[in-house]
Amino acid sequence: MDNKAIAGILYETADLLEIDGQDSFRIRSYRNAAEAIEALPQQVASLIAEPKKLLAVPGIGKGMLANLQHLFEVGTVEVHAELLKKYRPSMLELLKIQGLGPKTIALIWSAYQVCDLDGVEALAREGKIRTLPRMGEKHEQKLLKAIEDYRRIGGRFLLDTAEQLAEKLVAHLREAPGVEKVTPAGSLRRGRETVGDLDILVTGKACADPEARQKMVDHLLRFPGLMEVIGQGDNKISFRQRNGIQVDVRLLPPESFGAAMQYFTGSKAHNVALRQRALKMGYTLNEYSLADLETDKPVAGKSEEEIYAKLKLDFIPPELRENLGEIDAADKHALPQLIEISDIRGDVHMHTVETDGRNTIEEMADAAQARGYQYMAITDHSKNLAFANGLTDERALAHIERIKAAEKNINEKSQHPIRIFAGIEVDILADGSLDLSDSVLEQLDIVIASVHSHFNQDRDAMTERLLRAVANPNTSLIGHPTGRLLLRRDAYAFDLDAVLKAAAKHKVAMELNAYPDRLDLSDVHLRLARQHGVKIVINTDSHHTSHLEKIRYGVTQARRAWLTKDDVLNTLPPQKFAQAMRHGWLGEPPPNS
DNA sequence: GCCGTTTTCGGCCCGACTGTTTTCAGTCG
Repeated sequence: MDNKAIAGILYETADLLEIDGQDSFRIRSYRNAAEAIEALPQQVASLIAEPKKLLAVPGIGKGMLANLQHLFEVGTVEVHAELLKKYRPSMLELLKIQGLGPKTIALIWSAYQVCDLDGVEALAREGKIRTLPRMGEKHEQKLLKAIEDYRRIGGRFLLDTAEQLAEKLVAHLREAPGVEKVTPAGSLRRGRETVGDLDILVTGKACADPEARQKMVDHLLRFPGLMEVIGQGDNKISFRQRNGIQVDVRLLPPESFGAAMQYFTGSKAHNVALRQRALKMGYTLNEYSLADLETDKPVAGKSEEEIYAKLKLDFIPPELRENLGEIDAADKHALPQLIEISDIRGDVHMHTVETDGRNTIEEMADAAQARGYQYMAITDHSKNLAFANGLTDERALAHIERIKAAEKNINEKSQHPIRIFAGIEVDILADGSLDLSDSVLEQLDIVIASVHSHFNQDRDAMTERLLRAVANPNTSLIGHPTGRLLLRRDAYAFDLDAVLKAAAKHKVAMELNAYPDRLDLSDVHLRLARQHGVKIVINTDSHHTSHLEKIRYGVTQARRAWLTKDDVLNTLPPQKFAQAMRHGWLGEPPPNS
């Protein structure tokens, strides 16, 4: 049982406790423990024999440890199992319906013993919800609408989808009269791999007087793609876009803009911890200001910087605000110097028309030069990927020559020479061998080994397969190591810890595939890789020149994992990078070569 | 259920919006 599965059970337990009407602090502790386990680089399974290490994790105490031990001995968490006897698992799905919370679900259950989506929908259609206490016709209509929305949309969106919408909306709002500052907040600003909804903050004259405000709101509501307004108050307008994303626009006085940015950027856990610190220091923190606890007088609020400074903390970049030690580090001036997009000197995973890419070597090189890269690599597929027209040994050799010729041509004409490495994305076959001959692989500058088939192997077989690929002396890095596709396909089952150990030993790097539906390795896995001393290469896996810019999503995930420039190999100058790809990242040839 | 510069009990972050209420409960973020 992996950490994600364990966290899932604890989240469910919290939801069920809530429906059961139990103490809210007990409920929160289950959620806190779930969050802590989700973010834990080590597997709980591997720590279960060492209770002290588990107890050292903030959010896990004696009770939670007992729960975990019971889970590994018996296979269940006791409270969870008991609550599931009392209630029904389908209630958990009902919680995902907008506006339907634990109290209402419990109310419907006690009145009708109904607790599934279809049943609740039927009750609403029959007009039986409005007869319940505190319910009414409007509640009933909203409920029907929310069920319909849920069935149609399902929830979260890829980071790039959310970001593109946010950019358009920010530009649109900037055109409104009386608007001075507009910025996205929320999980988008923290760079989470998927985003549930958008939080956009606005300040300026338009937020102060009612007439200006109305004009601004009128302008906002003309935003293209806006489908329906969900709620509208003095400080907040919520609406839904046609693609299903919910947007909350908040109107703020300028003196509160920083406090609001801090507050609405979150995460919730970071904010809770920050507020506790504020209280200890004699302040109270909310979305309007940091204020003196006694006098209620604001001491900071215009900018985030002044709030963190007043709390005697170094500024914490949004990507780190997950309450995973960043407050402590900021207190001790020990925050890492996070990698920046400008540190990236080359992108070394891209495809061309030779296999399943859309552009030529020359076009990809042009695009890479336009980004100011010092190097790049062409890494087309190998023959196992037949539908992508993957390369055979012979074609791969010819392709190497073409890449070298293209490099020469381009650099003769160009004022900004670019090193074009000849690479390959070679399939890791089911048995762990690579899809091309050693004699061909040896001639390449970069060998990315990736799994593209037999995703359903059992865990041991998949682990062996990857270990064998890592041990292959030609392998430079493992491409999209877990194989997940966000919102579509889970990672294949394997022992990442063992693979990382082997990668550290063989000095094989791991890819951080920056393509927004992969982001593989994830932030949590990147932290684990770093602990193992494994180096990372951030790549786009571009199949078109327009994909190269997606590198920034990878950099964002790297930042979320606390990575610095030194953890990422494609921040190195070309020569050192090339050595790292052929001989491991110390740049020294292995003793036997 | 967790946690400790208020340490083994007694706290635990805070405000906006909505609908059905006339003073507030539920939900959300």
